[in-house]
Amino acid sequence: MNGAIPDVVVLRLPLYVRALTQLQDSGIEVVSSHALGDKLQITPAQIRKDLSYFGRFGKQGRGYNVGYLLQELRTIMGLDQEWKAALIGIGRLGRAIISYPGFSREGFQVVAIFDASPSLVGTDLDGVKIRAMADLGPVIRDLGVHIGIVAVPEEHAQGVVDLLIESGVKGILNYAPTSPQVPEGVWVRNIDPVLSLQTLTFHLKSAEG
Amino acid sequence: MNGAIPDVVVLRLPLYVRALTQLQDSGIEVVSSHALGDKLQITPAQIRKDLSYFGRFGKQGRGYNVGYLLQELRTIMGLDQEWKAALIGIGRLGRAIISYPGFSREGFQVVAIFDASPSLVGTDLDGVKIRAMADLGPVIRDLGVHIGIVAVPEEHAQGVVDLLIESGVKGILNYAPTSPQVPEGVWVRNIDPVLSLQTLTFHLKSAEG
DNA sequence: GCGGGTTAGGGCAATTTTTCACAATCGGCA
DNA sequence: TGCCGATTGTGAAAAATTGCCCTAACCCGC
Repeated sequence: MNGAIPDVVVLRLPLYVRALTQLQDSGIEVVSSHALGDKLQITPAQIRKDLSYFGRFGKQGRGYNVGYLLQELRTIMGLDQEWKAALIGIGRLGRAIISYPGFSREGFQVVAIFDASPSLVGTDLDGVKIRAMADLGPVIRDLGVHIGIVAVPEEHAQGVVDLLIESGVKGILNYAPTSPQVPEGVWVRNIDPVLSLQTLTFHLKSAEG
Repeated sequence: MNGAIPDVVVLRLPLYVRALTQLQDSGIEVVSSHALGDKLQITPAQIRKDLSYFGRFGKQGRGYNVGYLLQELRTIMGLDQEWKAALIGIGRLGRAIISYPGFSREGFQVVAIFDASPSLVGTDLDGVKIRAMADLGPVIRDLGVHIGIVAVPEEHAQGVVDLLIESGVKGILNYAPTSPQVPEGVWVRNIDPVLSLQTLTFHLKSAEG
C-alpha cells in the first residue's frame, strides 16, 4: 500500500459520509456494504474496496457500525475540524452562497468577504465585513483562511485564483464558468450547473433519436 | 464502433464547448488539441480521442476550426435547441436558481415552478406561475417539460424525483443533498457544493499531515 | 458451545480509461 | 510544384478502475 488515494475514491468519500449521516439520523446502527450500496447505487465491492484504503472498519457477518464508520471517515477527511473560507465576489451568486446554511452546518465558516466594488467595501453582510481586493493577501494570512470560494465573473476568475494561491490558499471552490489553471499542490473543484445540464441534454437527445 | 459513448467522455464535452466558446469570443479561429488541452488541463491525446467518438473535425497540420467544432459539438449535445425545465421547490435555493441568468442564456428555460406551500401557490415569480404539487404531472406533460430541477429539502427529494419520472421526465438536476434512486433510462446530476468542499478538505488535510 | 447464514477484506480477473506512437495529411513557402 | 514542419486520427499498449470470488470471521438462535 502506497499512500496515494485515487481521486475517484476521494470523490466518493463524501457520499459515504452523507449516507451514513442519514442512516444515523434514522437510528440505524449497523449497515452492510450491500445496504449502503443500494442507497448510493454503488456496488458493495466498490464500497469495501474504497474503505479498505483507510483501514478495516467492518465486522464479518454483521457489517459496519454506522456511528463508528462515520466518525472514522470524518476524521480521515478532516471534517472533525472547522475550516475557514473566504468568499470573493458578492454579486447575486455570492449572496446566495453566503446565505446558504449548509456550509456552516458542515463546519465551513466564511470568515472574510472580498469584492472589487468600492461601494460595497466596508459594509457588512451577515456579520462579515466586505473588504477590498487589495487586502486579500494579508487578511487571508492573518485569519488563517484555508479555502477560497470564487464567485466573480468569468473574466476575473483566473486572476482571483492566482491571488488566492499567492496568498497561500491550497483549496478553491470555483463557481465561475471557467476552468482555472493551478499549480501542483492546489486543488480546485468547479461548480457549474450549466455543465451538468448539458450532459443531461446529451443523454436526452441520444435517447430520443 | 458501437454507439455507446462512455460517460466520462460525455462529462468532458461541455468543457470543450465552454472553452471553445471562450476562444471564439476572443476571436481565435483555429485551435490545436494541444492548445485546448493547456486551457483545460487535459492531455491533447484525450481530447482527440474524445472527439473521434463523434467524427473527424480537425485538419492535420492545422488543428480545429473553432467555430465549426463548436457548432458540431453543440449539435451533438443538443444545445442547438431550447430545453424546457421545471423547478420544484421555491425556497431560498430555488429563488437563487430562478434568478440565475446562466440557464436561459444557455438555452434552458424554466417554464414551470412547483411548491408544496399553499401560501405561495398562485403567485408569480419572474413571470412564471407557482403551481401546486398536485398539478405537476399534467402540467409537465402539457408544457412538454424535459428536465426537472429539484430544490426541495432532502426528505422530500426522492418523492419529487419519483413524481417527475412518473410524469415522463428523463433528466433531473438535483440540488438536494441526497442521491436519488432512479430507474434505467433516467439521468440525474447532483449539485452539492458541500461534497466538493469535503473532497477539498481531504486533500488539504493530507497535504498538511 | 455449535452450526447456519451473513458479510468484510483482499487477491485476481475483467473492464474501462488514458496514454503512446506513428502513418497520413494539411498549409505554407521557396 | 514539391518539400517541411505541424497536427490529426487511431490502433495498440499501459494504467487505472471496477467487479468477482473465495476465505475467514462474526452473529444469532438453539
